[in-house]
Amino acid sequence: MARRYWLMKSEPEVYSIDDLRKDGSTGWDGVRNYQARNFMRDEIKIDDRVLFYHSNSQPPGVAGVARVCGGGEPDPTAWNPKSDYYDAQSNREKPRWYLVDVEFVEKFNDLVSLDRLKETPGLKDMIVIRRGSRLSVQPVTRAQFDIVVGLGRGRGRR
DNA sequence: GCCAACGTTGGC
DNA sequence: GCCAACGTTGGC
Repeated sequence: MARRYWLMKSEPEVYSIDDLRKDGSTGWDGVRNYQARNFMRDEIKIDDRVLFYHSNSQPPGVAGVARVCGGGEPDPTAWNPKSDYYDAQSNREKPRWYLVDVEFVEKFNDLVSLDRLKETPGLKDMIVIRRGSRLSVQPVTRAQFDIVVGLGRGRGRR
């Protein structure tokens, strides 16, 4: 199976690319959206690559790259009444929510801002730049991934 | 902090 | 199965 590419959103106030670099890897928990859940349960595989997107930040944009290092397990925070992500409807027999594990690969020299994504011709079909797009785990094409990584590393600066 | 856009819930 | 009400996301 060919490697696939994804974009995952996190609020840096909650969990940033720097937190991932410090931790090395993390379980991408707390996703409570069925479409995103389905990607993590069924589609995202070990060694896939992830654009780490900072949402609700100034400015929002892609901060770096992660690699999928574990896949498709139930999200245990759904079972923890103390967790912000607790969901009484989920249990060990019939888990409702799933996560994948991701590990740090790189932090970009330059955050690739949402504005930059929007003005880059090859990226105009990215889901994240669509107005009102709230999907926190979404597929990107290899071409889109490569362009964003190039921008983030500072190649092709204006 | 505001609010538009979106997803989910629940009454019918 | 429709759809209004509600809560959340996330850019600004």
